[in-house]
Amino acid sequence: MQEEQKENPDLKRLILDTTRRLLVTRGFASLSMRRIAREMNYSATSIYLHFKNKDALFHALIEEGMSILLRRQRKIAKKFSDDVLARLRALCEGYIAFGLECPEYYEIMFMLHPELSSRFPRESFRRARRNLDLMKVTLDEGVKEGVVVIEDSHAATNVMWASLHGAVSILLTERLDARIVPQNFIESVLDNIVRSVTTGQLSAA
Amino acid sequence: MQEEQKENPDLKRLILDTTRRLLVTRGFASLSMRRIAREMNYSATSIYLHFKNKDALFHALIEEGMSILLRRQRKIAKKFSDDVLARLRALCEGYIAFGLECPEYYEIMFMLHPELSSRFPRESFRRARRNLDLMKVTLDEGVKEGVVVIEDSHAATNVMWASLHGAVSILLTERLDARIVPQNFIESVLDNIVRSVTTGQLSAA
Amino acid sequence: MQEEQKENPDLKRLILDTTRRLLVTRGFASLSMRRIAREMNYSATSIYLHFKNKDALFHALIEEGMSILLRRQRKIAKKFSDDVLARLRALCEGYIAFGLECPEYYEIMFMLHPELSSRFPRESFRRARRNLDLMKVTLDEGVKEGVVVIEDSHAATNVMWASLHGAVSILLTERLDARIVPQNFIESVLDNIVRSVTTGQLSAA
Amino acid sequence: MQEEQKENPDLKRLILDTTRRLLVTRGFASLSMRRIAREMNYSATSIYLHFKNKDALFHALIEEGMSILLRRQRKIAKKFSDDVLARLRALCEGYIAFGLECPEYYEIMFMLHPELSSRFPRESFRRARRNLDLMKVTLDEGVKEGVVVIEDSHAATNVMWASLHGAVSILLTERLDARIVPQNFIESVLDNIVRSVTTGQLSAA
DNA sequence: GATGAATGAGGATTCATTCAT
DNA sequence: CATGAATGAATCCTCATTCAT
Repeated sequence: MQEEQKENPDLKRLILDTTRRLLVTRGFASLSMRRIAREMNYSATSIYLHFKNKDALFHALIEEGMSILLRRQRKIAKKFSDDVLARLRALCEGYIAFGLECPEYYEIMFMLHPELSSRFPRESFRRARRNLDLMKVTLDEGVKEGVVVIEDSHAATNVMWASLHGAVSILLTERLDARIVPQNFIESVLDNIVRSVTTGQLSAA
Repeated sequence: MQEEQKENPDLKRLILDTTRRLLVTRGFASLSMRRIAREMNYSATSIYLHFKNKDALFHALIEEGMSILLRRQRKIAKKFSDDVLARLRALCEGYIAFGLECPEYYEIMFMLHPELSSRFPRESFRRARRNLDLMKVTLDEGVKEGVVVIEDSHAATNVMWASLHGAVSILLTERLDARIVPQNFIESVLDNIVRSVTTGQLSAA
Repeated sequence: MQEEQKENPDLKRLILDTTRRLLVTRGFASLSMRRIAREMNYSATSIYLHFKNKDALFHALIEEGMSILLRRQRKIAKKFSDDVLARLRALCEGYIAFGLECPEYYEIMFMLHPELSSRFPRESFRRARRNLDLMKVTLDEGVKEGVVVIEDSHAATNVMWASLHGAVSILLTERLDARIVPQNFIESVLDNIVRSVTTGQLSAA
Repeated sequence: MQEEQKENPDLKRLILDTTRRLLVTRGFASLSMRRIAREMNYSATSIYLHFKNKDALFHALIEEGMSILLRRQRKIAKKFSDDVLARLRALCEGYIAFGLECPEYYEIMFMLHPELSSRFPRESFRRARRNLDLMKVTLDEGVKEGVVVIEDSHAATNVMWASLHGAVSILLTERLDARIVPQNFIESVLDNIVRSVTTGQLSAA
């Protein structure tokens, strides 16, 4: 006579964390329910007590990642609420930082093959856009204040995102030229972004 | 005078082409030796006559992709040998075009998880850098001619690459905002890149 | 005065009913304790409070089916107590009706593989014979009255049963020729049975 | 460059025979690919070299059973080509004999739950009707010769089939009253059938 | 040069069941 | 009375690979 109620939240947490860890160490491709279970010293069956199937587990992870990123970015936006350009840079920096600090989230949130990600509720991915909205709003504010010179804030946001996502991807897939210091690379990317929206460079785009 | 390659080159070609086709149609995840063989109307064992194992097959494909991209880019560089800025833009455009026209190559060349790509000879990936060198050389020329204003051409090349790779990745994983026209997005990215190296914007990076 | 049955009879009832429903909608093969529980909005463990195991649950269902069939047939026999031939036909008709109206009971009572049914107490199945006894008694009465002409009522009953069971089985497994109207088929079978015992046809068997 | 060709026919035969054996001893429900493999001392994978999946294996078995029955019945029909009534009885006898001698075939051909059998090509089951056609043709001949008195040979055939199928089912599921000698039971059923079509009993059906 | 035979390991998932609470 | 936690064994099926021919 029971409605479904939350079971042992510790195990659920353990499953999610173990999955995240394996995502980093072994990669998405070689991740299996059995392996997660083995890593936890639990039976594979136990996972199904908390997640309907593999997709549901991944979806939960994606949801979680989306929330974390959004929370982080909102915090940053608030912190720099009175300085548009500082906020813009901080948001970009925060995006990259999230990718590097939480590669497992980043991978399933932004790097999954569409054939895979299409199995997850569109809703989750719509939430991803809210991060970009934080940037767009900032750009719009900047335009109003006169410190940002762009034509189309929507387009500009996506161009910015391309830079950010490219940087994170190159770093996560370990394809950055060994002679380049990652931190310098990141800063160059950030500088590039900020300047591109302050110098009127994109205005004719 | 090479001895090691006495096998039927037609079948080898067929294997590579079939694999590429399957990569596009079915995706990386569901690609298997059996499936390749079935698709070719050959026995699975036949593949092993030409490739030691699955990794070797993939490595051959990566090698091939690297060569194709390099050939394309060299052709472009030659075509615009007398106009530095046009060449730079064309190279960037060519990079994106390659990614969109040959997603199967691009994916295994640049988007594979490091756990996977680590199984392939580093040599292959070093070759990837030769593409970037074409850009770097162009930047250097531009600096000499005075039409490009940057501080460190090596760093600038990688920042450019971040933009390009980000754009291709977003498009291939189908994550571009539906309200944005892909072609416009690409052109914005290209504009952004060219201007960032011509306006002295990166000079203080 | 029975001690062994102190459990919530409502839940027990719910379990049995849910099981029957699932038998009809999903079929025997895909019936599981978990599924029953899910369908009831109860935990799977709850079933074990009322039934030792899956076999016990099934056995209870078989028992129940046997009782229902017997009750139905007794009612029919009583209704036609004064007309032997009408009673015979009504009993046969009732048997088929039971099979078609309660396929879930019929299936586990009469169509289970012996490897499965052997796990259930023989006692249950002996009870099945009491239905046939109703028919046999009717035949015997008919013989005494002179309206039925057979040699061995015991044998004749089983021959009749073969027809009835065959008809029900063909209908339940949906193997009747599509060009035949089920109701006509049933009536033909009933006619055939009644005549075979009234025309002396079986007398030399 | 090979079209699909028949592989090791011995193993294929072994798989089919082992499956049949297990069907008899363990029943349809508890039959699994693993068990078949174990029983053969082969790996489960080997089965998939010869059958696409479990359904395909069963379908092959059904096809085989249909062929065998049809061949048997045609042989019988030929043997008694000049005596209609003898042929009719022999066909009925042959049907029952097939069921008892090849219970594994009979089970999957005629006793499977429709939910299961619906997964197999309708074509197979259409062939089942050809057996009945042999009987119908015989009835028609009998009518022409004046030795058979029925109204609708199509309907009569199905009524006959109900008797036959019922008898086989009762015997195979081991539900025949222990006090009845199976052979007598069978003969009673056969007698009943033959007489029902010779005495004009069904004429008003 | 190409294939058929064969397999062990592993994939996701479902099952009946136990046990402490 | 009822449940959540947990599991070992089983389900079908796919995989990369080897080896004798």
